[in-house]
Amino acid sequence: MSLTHAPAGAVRQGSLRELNLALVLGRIAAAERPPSRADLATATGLTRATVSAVVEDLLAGHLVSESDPAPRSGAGRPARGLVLADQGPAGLGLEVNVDYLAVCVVDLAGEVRHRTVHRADLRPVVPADALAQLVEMAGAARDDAADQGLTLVGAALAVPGLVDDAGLVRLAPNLGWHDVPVPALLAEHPPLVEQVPGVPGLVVDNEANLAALGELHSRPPGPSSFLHISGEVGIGAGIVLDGALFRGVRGWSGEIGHLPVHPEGRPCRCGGQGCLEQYAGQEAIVTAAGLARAELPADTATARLAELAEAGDADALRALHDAGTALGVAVAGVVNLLDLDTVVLGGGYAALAPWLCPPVLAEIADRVLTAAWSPVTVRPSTLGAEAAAVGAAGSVVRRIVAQPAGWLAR
Amino acid sequence: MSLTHAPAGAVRQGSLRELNLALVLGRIAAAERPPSRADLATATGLTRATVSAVVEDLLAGHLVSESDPAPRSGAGRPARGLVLADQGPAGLGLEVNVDYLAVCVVDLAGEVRHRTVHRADLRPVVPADALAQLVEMAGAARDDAADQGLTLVGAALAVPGLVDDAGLVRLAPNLGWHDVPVPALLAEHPPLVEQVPGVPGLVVDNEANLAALGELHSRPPGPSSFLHISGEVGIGAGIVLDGALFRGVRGWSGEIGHLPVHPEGRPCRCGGQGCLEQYAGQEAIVTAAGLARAELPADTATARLAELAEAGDADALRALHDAGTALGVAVAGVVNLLDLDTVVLGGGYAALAPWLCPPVLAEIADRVLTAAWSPVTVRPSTLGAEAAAVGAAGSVVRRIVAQPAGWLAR
DNA sequence: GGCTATTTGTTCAGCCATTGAATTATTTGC
DNA sequence: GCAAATAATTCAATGGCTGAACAAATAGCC
Repeated sequence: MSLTHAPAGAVRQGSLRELNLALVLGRIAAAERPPSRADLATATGLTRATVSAVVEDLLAGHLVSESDPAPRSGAGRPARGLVLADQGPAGLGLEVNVDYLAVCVVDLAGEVRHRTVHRADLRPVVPADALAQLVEMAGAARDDAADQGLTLVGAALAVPGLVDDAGLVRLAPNLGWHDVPVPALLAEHPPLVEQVPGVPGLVVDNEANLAALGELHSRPPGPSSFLHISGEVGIGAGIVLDGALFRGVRGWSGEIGHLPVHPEGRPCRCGGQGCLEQYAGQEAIVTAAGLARAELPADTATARLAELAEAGDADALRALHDAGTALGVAVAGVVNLLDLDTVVLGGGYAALAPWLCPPVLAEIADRVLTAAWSPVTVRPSTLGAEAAAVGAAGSVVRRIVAQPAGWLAR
Repeated sequence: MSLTHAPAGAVRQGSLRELNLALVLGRIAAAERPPSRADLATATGLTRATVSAVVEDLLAGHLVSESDPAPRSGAGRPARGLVLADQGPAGLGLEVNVDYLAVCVVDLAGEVRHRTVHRADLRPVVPADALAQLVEMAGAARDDAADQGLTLVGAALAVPGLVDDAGLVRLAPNLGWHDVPVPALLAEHPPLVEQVPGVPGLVVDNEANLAALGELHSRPPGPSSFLHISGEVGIGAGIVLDGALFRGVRGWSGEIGHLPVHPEGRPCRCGGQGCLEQYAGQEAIVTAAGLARAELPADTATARLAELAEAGDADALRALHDAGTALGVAVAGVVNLLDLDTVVLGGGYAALAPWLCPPVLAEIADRVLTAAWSPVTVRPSTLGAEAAAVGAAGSVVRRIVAQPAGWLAR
């Protein structure tokens, strides 16, 4: 019963074109195969004349290009397929995580056209230095993108922590960041991206949110509502509802790691008791599996766990089962509350999915009221590591697709 | 980062007027004081000429009317205020609950213009008979509405259970309903409402959802994102995000009663263990307070509890504190997940709020990661009993406000 | 090979709604 | 009584969509 069909603001004379540009471009982006102008007309309800005019604008702005005639059966003049341009605007994705820095460039079609990862323990590094290194990597990425005919039109930075609207990182516990004014720190470097109306130059966001966006826009298209859980040292969730990330009133949604699963259980660093993180966080699993923490840098813990589980190690299997059960309790609660039919396990959980999924599904079957009528899918993320960086870059180009008028008017 | 600013479908020539009609009417509906055409022009960004034309359409369709010149200071021609018409389209709200039937009529402005409640234990009544009685009450309501110059343009029925898209009541456990095809049963009676393009004649929905919508549209306007919890025999929640009810993938969101709060605790009729309902449901509280269930019809249980608590009865106070704590654990989880800043206690909880709020707030303070930076408000619902019926009727008129073109084109 | 049916894409006059400036209407303050 | 100020309307101009006609390009058929 979404009654908010209308755009928020006034619908002016020119808005009409803006809206139809977005409508047509969105269809081209969402299509399985390159659609013809006629396909777009029937799909959108616009006349062929209007579609032609709109497409002409999109072609002139290098947002789409014509592809070779698609093979088609039957009589008639052959259609010319329309695809998102492989040159033109692109998004810059940045990620600071506990044990790596990542930079990538994603084009309109969602393809990753550049990718750099720098592995290092970032915990002892002060924020300004980490960002400076990231800027250096981003400069190389921009040059590479330019060589491929791509123009960076916006950047998004993924951080494993809470970020406010202004881009201030309020708290990134595992990184040791506290009230870090990222936009101000980045403003001291030369700008990385070209300014385009309607596209913010820099967005700072939670890593789990951006990874969920990456999953949302991955090909082939998946469901438009799902829960994406990033299992790292902390456990964060990105909540995608009706094709849009739900960010909460202040942008701090998704703290699934602090859902109480044993209200009188283990104390948590958040001040509560029995939070999910204490039972299904990386450290909890590693400890339960009997692995010494010291020997395991953060980035190899899950890999080692997967190895042991693969080999049939009883302790590891039990630890994973218990973690999966705790995760399942929390997920069952979320599914009861939000009625989602898809749960994606990302981050460190992706590699552990074979052992986590069964207990999660078992808890869902037991606890979800509607489980009998409609199954819930639990699956690992299709994006690999650095999913958040890819999602970050993707979120930039999605803005262009959603509001192409700004790029065309530049 | 909501990228879905655009309407879902094509923006045709005429859509422009449709959208601006909705925009202007929405502003009039949301305004604190009757705005002038000039106010609307500055508020919406449209020109005064356009606003005048749009308002003329709205006046001709009897959706708004001009009010007496509002007192204003300063020079200049006095403005003519615009208010939602107190005649014209209205919504019919219906509610079947365990111990009453309710019918009400709400006008465009959200005023309740007619209200009938019939108290009876509905559990032994077969669905067809209950609906027949409701139709009789609705007929009287329609006649009363007609006398006041109101035309019913749609109806919404609130049911304490799970409803699918087609209006089939899959399961209403406390009512004893199971797979009840409400639209088919109501189709056997003469139609209650006038057909208007864009407004469904009948919507069947969960009682908690509609009560939440009622809260959303209550005056004065409250927050646009909140959690509304209806504490009856079962515990349901309506989730309002950004001014829209979030219904989930299949429309079965809000089953907060089955959030696990003690995963190895009491078995629940849903098949799970330790569900919130077993600790904070009406029966759980009554039992914990030492009241015999037999002596208490459902509709007096909360009133009796409130009496006892008011009188300082230790058992009742302890029972309410424990229930509030369990509720707080669940709510803390939801707030961590969705980052909401307002929780409304409705249904049976409204009367118990003085005793439930403190423990709920205590759990939130302990368990919500961001509680230190941004407070969470927990308050009782402003609507009284039969909130769902009022919300149901309100949901109908909100459709007219959101899409006035259909009414104007009739 | 030529004809027809079929589908795609473009052209163009017509039309609808918004725009912006000019005009009228109505009040306050001096 | 007049100037200033604010509200609302009028009207020619404009931008963008519409629908129908038309041109382009192919397959099927004889």
